[in-house]
Amino acid sequence: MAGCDPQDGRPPAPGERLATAFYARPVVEVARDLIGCTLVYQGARGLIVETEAYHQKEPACHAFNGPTPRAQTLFAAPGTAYVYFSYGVHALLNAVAEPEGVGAAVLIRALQPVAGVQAMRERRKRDRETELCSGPGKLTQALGVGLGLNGSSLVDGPIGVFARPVGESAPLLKTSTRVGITKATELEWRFSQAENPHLSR
DNA sequence: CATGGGATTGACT
DNA sequence: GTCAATCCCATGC
Repeated sequence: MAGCDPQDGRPPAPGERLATAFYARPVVEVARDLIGCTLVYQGARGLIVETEAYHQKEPACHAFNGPTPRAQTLFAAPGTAYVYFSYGVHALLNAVAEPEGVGAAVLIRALQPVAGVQAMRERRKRDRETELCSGPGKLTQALGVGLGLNGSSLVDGPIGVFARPVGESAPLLKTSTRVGITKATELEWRFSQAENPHLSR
């Protein structure tokens, strides 16, 4: 991860909370580097195993039409949480990337549950661990992340993201095209940890 | 102001 | 494999 911290030239130490500089980079790099990091909210923890990148320059991104009311958060400071409502049913969690003023974010698509699993089961009303966080709508439900967290900070707010844990080896990455979209489907902006059983379908 | 679609999921055939 | 749920918001009149 060389060069990922333009302010002091130092990559995040293992286990340390990711700072603004981590997010203030090209969104595709941020999406790739988030694989293997830990997402934490109110005692629930999970390893990020699947992400997708979105950028205002391509039409699948909500920011493609500029800073409309819905997409406003996408243009906020890097490291801001963008939470929006999808299909009238689900809240989807994104990490805003690139410098402030650029509309770009990483969609968190799947987690491997690490702690607070019992609470996840209760919120999800499901037992199997591989079905707790294996999709963008599932993981927000499992963690209890709602629309009220839109605009909050991942750097010093209630939702935190931490660098790969000490002793955790670099994940084997798989790159593919994004799913569930109708535009710019050719871009290989989806990243996942190969062979992990907690991926979305 | 009215309309239609969507970065999904779970239940069902 | 198919399909409804359900609501914000972008778009168009």
